[in-house]
Amino acid sequence: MSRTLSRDFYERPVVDVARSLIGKRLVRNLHDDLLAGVIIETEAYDGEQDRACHAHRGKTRRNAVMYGPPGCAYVYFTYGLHWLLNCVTGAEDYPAAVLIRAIQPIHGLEVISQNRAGIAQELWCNGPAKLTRALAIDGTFNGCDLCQQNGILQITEGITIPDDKIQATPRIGIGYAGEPWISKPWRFEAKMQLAEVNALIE
DNA sequence: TCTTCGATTGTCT
DNA sequence: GACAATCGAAGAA
Repeated sequence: MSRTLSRDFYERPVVDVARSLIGKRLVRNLHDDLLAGVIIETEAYDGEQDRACHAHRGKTRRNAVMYGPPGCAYVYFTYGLHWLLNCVTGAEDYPAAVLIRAIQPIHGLEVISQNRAGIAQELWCNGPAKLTRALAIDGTFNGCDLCQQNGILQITEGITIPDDKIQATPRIGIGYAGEPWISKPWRFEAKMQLAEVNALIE
């Protein structure tokens, strides 16, 4: 298996981390099964001044993990039924995180298909709450360390996606935040056909 | 304690 | 394209 990303990777400005997470592998150790996918879409949320960030009103019990060390998972519950996965970035005590919005499943497809029963394969993990369902990630992962080799959840080196294939656009679903936050191009997406992504995966 | 609403998804029209 | 589902966090009272 490829190398687990070190804490240094996450201890950088959140927008840089969000961009460089594209192409990395999200790996989930589930009992005897290994589930994995290549990250193809992320969003950055940057500190208390960012009105779209959960930390914009200061530290609360919900967002406390964002104030912790980088390289940890921030998992929260929303809309009464969805879990969303983020990774904490930047220095400790600075609340910033990257939302993982979509992955391309590459390993453990049988288990993933069970978790996403009755749904077409291309729709298994193409949304932030879809991939948590597919990889069986819930609130018990909040605060877990993503830098642990063989941990239950980690992010490892993946494939190299050419710069010109990574598109930056405004973030989704944050209309309440107002400008300039709505227009910040802090959503990153690999603009490639899935076949091209698959071709890069050994 | 009460009210509002969300970093979404799936279904129905 | 519109909207219900569903519940806990956060803010107001």
